Amino acid sequence: MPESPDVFAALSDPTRRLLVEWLASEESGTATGFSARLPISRQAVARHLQELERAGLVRSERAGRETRFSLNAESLTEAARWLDARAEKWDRTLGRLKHHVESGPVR
Amino acid sequence: MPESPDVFAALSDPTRRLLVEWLASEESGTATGFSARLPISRQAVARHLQELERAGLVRSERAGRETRFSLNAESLTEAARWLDARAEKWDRTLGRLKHHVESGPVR
DNA sequence: CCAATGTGCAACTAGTAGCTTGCGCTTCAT
DNA sequence: ATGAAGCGCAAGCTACTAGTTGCACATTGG
Repeated sequence: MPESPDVFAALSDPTRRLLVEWLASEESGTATGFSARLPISRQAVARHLQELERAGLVRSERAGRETRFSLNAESLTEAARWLDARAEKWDRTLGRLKHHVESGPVR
Repeated sequence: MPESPDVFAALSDPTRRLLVEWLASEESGTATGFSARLPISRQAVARHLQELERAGLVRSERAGRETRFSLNAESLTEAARWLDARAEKWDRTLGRLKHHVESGPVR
């Protein structure tokens, strides 16, 4: 069971979320390319992409003189499952509570 | 259409994720109660709970002299959907790409 | 009534996150 | 072969974050 680590930390930054959005619809991109549409420097974008990669949200592949980044959709769904599992657990907790109320106090 | 905001920022902290875990299985709790099982002060926990509430992950209700916090499961599933939507978009992007490869270059 | 419990507000500190600029190394194209 | 394009590494700055302590205010129980 791969405990979902700092995927959330990686997604906590608005710029990185935007990069994820772009990577979801453009299939691949470079740090320089993205920085052209952003008000920040190339290095800043490169660091963001690096962190997204550390979190497993993105993969990088060197192609000649450029480094192309692409989204890793699996890690997204994995994080989604992490959230869903907690929501489900909460529902079970509520259900157990209701059961106690209906059938009397604890054993 | 509540665009999922800084839910991820709220979940980026390990302590807050732990609080979410606890709140998922214990149905409600107080800052003082949680701080007893943590190596940090009550105020630190209170601030964490406050931030979880700001993100909509938790609700608070004053009961006498204590403030009880409970999980808001909806915001969890909402964040999960945000992630799933991006993963899905990525799959569509790949599908479109494959179609181009199979049926020749762009118009 | 008074002590204990629980809370919130505020000031302060240490560490980290996000940027920037500057530099040097590859890779491509003319 | 030389200039341009793209990249990574590193130093430095600023701002925010998680943590602390101290204090004052509400609520409960003997």
